[in-house]
Order: sequence, then C-alpha cells, then structure tokens
Amino acid sequence: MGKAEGYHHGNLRRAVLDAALSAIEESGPSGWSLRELARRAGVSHAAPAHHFGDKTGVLTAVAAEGFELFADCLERSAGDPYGSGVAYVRFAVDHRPYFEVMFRPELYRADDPEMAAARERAGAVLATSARKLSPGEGSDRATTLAAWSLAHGFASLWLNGALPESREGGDVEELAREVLRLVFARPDQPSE
Amino acid sequence: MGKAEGYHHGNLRRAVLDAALSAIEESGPSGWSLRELARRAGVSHAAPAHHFGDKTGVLTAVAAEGFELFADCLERSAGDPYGSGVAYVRFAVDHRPYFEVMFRPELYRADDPEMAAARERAGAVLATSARKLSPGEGSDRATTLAAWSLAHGFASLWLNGALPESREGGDVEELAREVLRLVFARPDQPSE
DNA sequence: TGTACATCAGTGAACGCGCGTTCACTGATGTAC
DNA sequence: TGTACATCAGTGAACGCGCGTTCACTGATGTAC
Repeated sequence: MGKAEGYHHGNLRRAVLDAALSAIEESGPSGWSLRELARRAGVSHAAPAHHFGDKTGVLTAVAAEGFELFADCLERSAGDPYGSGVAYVRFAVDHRPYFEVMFRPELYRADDPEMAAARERAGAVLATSARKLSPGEGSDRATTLAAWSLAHGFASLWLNGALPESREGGDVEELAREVLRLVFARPDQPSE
Repeated sequence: MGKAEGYHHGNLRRAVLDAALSAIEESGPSGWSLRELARRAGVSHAAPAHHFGDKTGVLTAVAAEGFELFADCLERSAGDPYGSGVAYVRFAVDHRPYFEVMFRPELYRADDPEMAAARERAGAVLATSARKLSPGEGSDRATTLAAWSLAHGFASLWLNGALPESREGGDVEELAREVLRLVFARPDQPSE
C-alpha cells in the first residue's frame, strides 16, 4: 500500500501479514507472539517489531486490509436481494482471520487513518445494502442495525462452532439465505 | 457445586473464579495467566493450577456457571413478547465475562458433563422462547436460528464497541427492543 | 561508466521478566480408638 | 473428652523456557560527483 513493495530482503511486510493471518486462523487474534510471526515468515525475530512496532500495529494492518476486502465482497454481491447478507456471512467464513479482528476495535488502533478510511468505505457499502432490504418500514438506522446484527450473529455463531450445523459440515450459504429470507421477506415481495 | 464449599484456607474455588471473571472483564478470555489469577485471589501462585489444572479448566467452570445464570435470566423474562431477546442482550451486557466465554467452545472443554448439562438447559429455554416469536411461519429451526443470530449479533457488536450507540452511552435495552420489534412484528400482532 | 558515501531494512547476541510446572513441605481437618 | 494419625488443600522455592526489547552491526540500494 503506502510503502514500496520490494525491500532489502524480499517483501517483509507482506510476509509478516501472511504469517499473522495464518497464526490468527490457528490460535485467534491474540494467541501468538511477534517472535512466532518471525519464525513463520522466516525472518529474524526482531523484524516484525521493526516494521509494525508491536502486535497492535500488526492487527491494525490486518483490520485495514480486511475492511478493503470486505467492501469489495459486499459490492460484488449487489444484485441478489439477500446477497449482501449472504456475502457478509461468506466473507466471515472465507476470510475468518480478518473477520475475527475487524469488529473488535479494542484489538487495534481505531484511530489509524488508513484503517479508518477502509472501515468507513465498508460501512457505507453495508448501509446501502441494508437499506434495500426493507424500504418502507422502520427507520433506516434500525433496519441497518437489524440486518447487520442478524448477519453478524449468524456468522459469529457459525465460526465459533456454536451451531450444530457448522460442526456437522452443513452448507453455510444455504442456511444463511434461509434465515435472511425468513426475517426480511415482506408480503409485497416475492417470497421465493 | 460438586465439591464442598469451605476448604482449608477459605473458599479457593470461588476466589479463583471471581478473579478469572474480573480478569476476563479487563483483558478478555485469554489475556491473563494462572499466576495473575493467584495474585488477584491473594493465594499462592500454584493454587489455581492445583484446583483447576489449567486455564481451560478455569474457563470450563466459567462457562458452566454462565449457562446456569443465562438460563435463569431467560426464564425470568418469559412474559414480555420480545423479553427473551432483550434478556439475551441484557445478559451479555450485565455478565460480559461469562458471555465472552460461553459461545466459544474452543476455549473450554466442551465435553465437561457439568458444563454440557448447563448448556443443554439454556439451549432448551432459548428454543422455547424463540418458538413464541413467530408461531406460524418458517421452520422452528430457522426461526430459532434467526432470533438467536439477531440477539447474539446485536450483543456482540454492542460489546465489541462496533456500534456508535454503545460508544456514546446509549440505552442498550431500548435499542435492542426496537430492533427486535422491527424484525419480529407481524401483521396479526399489535405493533406497539 | 566508476567510485565513494549515506541511508536504512533487517540481523543476531544479550538482557531481564513472567510464565507453567515440579516437588518437598506445612498445617488444618476429620477419623480411630 | 483426649491423643495419635492419615488426608490433602494449599505453599513456596527452584527450574527451564519463550517473550519483548535493546543495540551495535551488516550489507544492499540509491545518490553525488
């Protein structure tokens, strides 16, 4: 992004971020050390701190990248009526390490400019998508909040293994679509 | 529970659990060590391990206690139509450390018998409450899942500080009720 | 084109610290007689 | 009621380990001349 991509000894920034993503996938957003990232990335143990300062710095970069990817995913799903809700859940499942960081601002520096810009872009896309779900009823704010809560809750429960369906290897997209349709189908819309 | 409550030097089990709850409140479900619990509880550094084995043992006990409290809260809310949804959110906010552990089975021993019994009791109460929300439409399973996802997502977003309303000190119960009413109000029910 | 120098990304040895674990122990409680 | 003994919850010193941090360094890249 901001900095040049090719450094002294390969692309350290990218290598450390990828190491962080795989570490988060295995052990959650705080179940690893900077030294472990260095080991995974094949660099000296001091390199991650040299680049990112500390764990919070790494997580801030992960969140920023995550919000960009997330906005892309939501934009691509614009056609389908329940598409953005399904896309939200798909993003969480397909990009779990990002998702586990993004919506927990206490993990990273919420005032980082690059991260804030990406988050605002994603928020705007999310609000636009939600507004289409229930055009007549309730306030925009409440509708957005309801759609967001539903998608977020479903995704969280699925990822945490709290749903029997996820432990039994069910199809996340199909189930998400069924739940979204049940909640947001309105008499004036075709139910199928 | 199973063991006698008064031990050699006071009630160590309770003291360690309370220390764990306050540590989770401050630093999340894994941001502390057994030695820190010992310090908080005012006991020797080896005592928590002596009682609970390891951190997973402590978290298993926290989850078991949490599911019992949670089932109590849901049962107490039975009258009000959106009461169980509101109670879910209230529980999350008022008993945050429990909530942060309970729905993340990878944090604790999911096969612990005491924990499993408490979790099943809570699950049964939750399913009964959800069934009342939307008696005619959709499968029971999908309705339960929708209500659960909505309440869980709203509570998670609120606790994580992802909602502007929570950072600005809004009233969580009022907002939760508005969202629940928007989603689950049906033509044949009074909307107010 | 060639040389000399400044920059700075990344290195690696060394540090002090908190961690989980081990293990011989202490001392209050409960039971036998 | 009183004494002797077994139990075992909880102690505290000692251990080896991985951590973040510091700091003098190395060596590739970019610029000046």
